[in-house]
Amino acid sequence: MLSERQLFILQVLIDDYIQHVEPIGSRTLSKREDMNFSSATIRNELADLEDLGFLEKTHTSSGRIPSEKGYRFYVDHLLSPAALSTTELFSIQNLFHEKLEETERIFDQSARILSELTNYTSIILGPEALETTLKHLQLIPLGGQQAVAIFVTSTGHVENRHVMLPESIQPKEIETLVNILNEKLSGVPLAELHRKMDEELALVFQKHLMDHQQATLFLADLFTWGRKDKVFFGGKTKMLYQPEFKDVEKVRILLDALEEKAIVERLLTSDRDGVSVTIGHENGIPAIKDCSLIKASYSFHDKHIGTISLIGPTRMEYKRVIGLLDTLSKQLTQLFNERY
Amino acid sequence: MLSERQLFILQVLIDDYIQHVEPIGSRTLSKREDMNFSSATIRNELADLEDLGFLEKTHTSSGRIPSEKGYRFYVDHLLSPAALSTTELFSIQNLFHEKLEETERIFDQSARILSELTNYTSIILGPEALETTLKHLQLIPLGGQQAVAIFVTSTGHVENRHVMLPESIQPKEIETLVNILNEKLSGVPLAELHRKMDEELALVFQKHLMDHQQATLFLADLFTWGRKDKVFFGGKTKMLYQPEFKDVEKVRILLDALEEKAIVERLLTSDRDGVSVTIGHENGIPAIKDCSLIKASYSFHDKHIGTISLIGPTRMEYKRVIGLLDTLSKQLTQLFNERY
DNA sequence: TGTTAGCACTCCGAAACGCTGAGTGCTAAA
DNA sequence: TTTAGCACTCAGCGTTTCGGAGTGCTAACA
Repeated sequence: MLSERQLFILQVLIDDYIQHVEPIGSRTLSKREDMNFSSATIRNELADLEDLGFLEKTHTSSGRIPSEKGYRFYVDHLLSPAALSTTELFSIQNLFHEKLEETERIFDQSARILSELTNYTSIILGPEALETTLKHLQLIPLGGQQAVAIFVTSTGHVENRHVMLPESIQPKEIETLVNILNEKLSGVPLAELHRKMDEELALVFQKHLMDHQQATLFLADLFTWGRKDKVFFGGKTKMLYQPEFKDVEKVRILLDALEEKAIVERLLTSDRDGVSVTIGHENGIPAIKDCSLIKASYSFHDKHIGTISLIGPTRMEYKRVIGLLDTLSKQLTQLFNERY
Repeated sequence: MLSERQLFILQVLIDDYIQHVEPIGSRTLSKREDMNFSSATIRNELADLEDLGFLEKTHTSSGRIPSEKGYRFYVDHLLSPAALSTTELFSIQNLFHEKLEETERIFDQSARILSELTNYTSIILGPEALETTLKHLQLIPLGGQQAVAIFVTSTGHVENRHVMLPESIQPKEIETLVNILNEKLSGVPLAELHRKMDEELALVFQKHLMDHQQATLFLADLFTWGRKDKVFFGGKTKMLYQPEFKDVEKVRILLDALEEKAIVERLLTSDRDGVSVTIGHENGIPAIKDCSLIKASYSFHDKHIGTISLIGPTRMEYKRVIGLLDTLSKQLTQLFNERY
């Protein structure tokens, strides 16, 4: 049977390891505020816990890490599941209310197929990201800090989203806020809401709102919505199989860059006909300097409305890939013009 | 202006580099059948091509690799796009015919949200993979090698799929084939079609068909359909952000394992209530030995019909994650029981 | 009897070193 | 113009060295 102290040490050690992912020694533990024993004492306890199989050393003179048995014990006895945060709850509930449109499905699938066939990562820019603008915005308080944001778009689409208001904001201020937003942001493409916010509205808010910092944070969150769903990726993990990405760091940098809507738009926006190839530095974005990008746009009524693309190392299999993009983009064009 | 020989060398070098991703020296090139010059001559040409900016060295005494300018030239002048293969064409055309059902959408989204909230990879086993069985199969030749395969499932669902017949097969044989398949496979769960094929039918075909090898290959392809879409992943790349996966090789092994339907089913099938945790070796699958798996099942009429799960390093944030899975699985259960 | 201080010992990991082999540039001969 | 020969370069790999973090053990202390 484990003593109180052993339980405590085990718990602290596992918690710590889960966070920092590094072996923990007796000295580190003894330095904690709530640890009133010397490192030597702790050392003894650690040795005991190791004998019991709850801890391991990575080598003779390293600190301890939890063993599988340790985790097992932790999960079974030391754990009180954390309650869900309100954001988490909201996300889950929203799941079932969102609708995915037929066109979105096609892009999603296209992205998958494209990367499946080529073994490169594919990026597709859906049409709305370029076209649809915000028409009207409303914010309906639900009591407490909760509220619903309602977005009406130029296409008549209505979307709503649960949000958390910043603590410090006054009802009066919410009104001001929404007014400013509507005035400044109606007509702005959804995709640009976020940027616009950052660049142009920060100053305005400083004038009109008490706690503009909190408000800015809140709005940044609010407009992550604009980013939603109009960019479709396929095969993000394909890059791992390219030898030039054997360094995880590189993959991360690239993936992080692709998460940035601004970068993706800059990369993919194109008004050229047919397939175009961008090699290495030509794209002008440092994080993607050793990648090539091959893209083709699809059109509606002879106007380019979106782009499909593949991204891979500069030494791409250009041969295979170009034909594929060409075909797919033509199919998409055809689809749009038949359907609408 | 580049000489014929220079063009040739450039082309060969880039093609080679695209394939093997290693600097290429004069000697390697001179060894090719179609290269009738000594390494010294080639060395001179390479030096010239480098002066012109088409090639680079990674260090003073390395072989050459293409520069960005080299790729540019290659793409613009040396490239004849390869024609699409028939498979590729089919995949693209099928894109627009497949329907994604509402439930599938929910799982797909759930997987995304789950991994977004936790920063771990999520795996969701949709209900059909476990439940639905094959009722009837038909194969309709379209002329040439093309055909449509029609699957009728126990739930009355009908799906069709373009396939390519093996070259050597006779019309008569197709009939035999379909008969055997229907006899042996009706009542078999969709997810097991593939396995069943491999294990039990290979012998039968050897007896009845001329070219059973080709036929087996063809069927393997045909039944990749059974695997389709019933497993949903979210955040496959999240693992890259965990320090224990800083070695790309590890990530690959894990991801490859998760592509194996058999493994995923073995991992996720569970008849326990509530959230269960599997730590490290407990799961019994070598490729996943340093991962923990947290799963919860959802039910329909008090019967478990599917599983949602998260996979991450053994030092997972169990605390946060358990509550989440619990909530989401309950929501799914509720959804199913309300809806059907 | 439980706790603590001190000390010799262990071993990882980073930095420094040396060697090998593939590949180059240059020169001179064919 | 092409080729052979030779001295030179340097990445990559294995080896060595060394400091530091952490241990186990012993002996003194409360």
